[in-house]
Amino acid sequence: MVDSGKLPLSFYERDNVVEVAKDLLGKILFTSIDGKVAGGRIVETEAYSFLERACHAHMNRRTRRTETLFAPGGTAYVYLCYGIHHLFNVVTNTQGTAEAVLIRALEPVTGLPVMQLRRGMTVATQLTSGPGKLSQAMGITTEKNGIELTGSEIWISPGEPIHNRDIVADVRIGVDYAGEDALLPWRFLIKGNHYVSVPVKNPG
DNA sequence: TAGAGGATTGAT
DNA sequence: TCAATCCTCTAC
Repeated sequence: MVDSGKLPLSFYERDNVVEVAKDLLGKILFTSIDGKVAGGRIVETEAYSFLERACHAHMNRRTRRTETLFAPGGTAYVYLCYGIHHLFNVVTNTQGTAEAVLIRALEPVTGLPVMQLRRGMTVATQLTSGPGKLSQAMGITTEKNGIELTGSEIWISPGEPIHNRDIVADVRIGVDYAGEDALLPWRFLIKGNHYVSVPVKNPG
């Protein structure tokens, strides 16, 4: 049974983005877009902070795109990557502090037919196993950038808590340009889950 | 205003 | 291994 309540703003407004990234594992991400409800268990996340170079808002760099990162915790940050893929992030911390968690993979829970239709494929493990894939499956586009996660279009519900021993930390994907910050173990996965985007580099 | 590059994906 | 594809940002 899935708890349909929404996480409170206090969950997102904490000042430790790494903690929020870990706590988001096991939670259920829901969207109600175009009249269709879809939901998936979060199985992979990445933390980003203005303190490190992989973050778009590194050193508090404010541009039109990064402005959403400075919004209060509990805001959706959606941007276009490689001109093709919409990537969905959860803004954390308080207003003016640019930190966010990238949702990288889900395990489909409800609305499977909708996800299959949007993705144009039926294989469950390939519907939402990547940041671009899950956004497509859930119907999330840059149109949703800046909306609140306590609203009625995109929200997150408490799922079953994931025990610390079932969480694996690894380096983030695709941030080699960040120099030594690319080595931060800020990617978090549910151990043994088959819906993650990329297997851990150093298992165990 | 031009040019370069990107928190990816899927086909070859 | 590589092309797709376009928005964003920087430099001039």
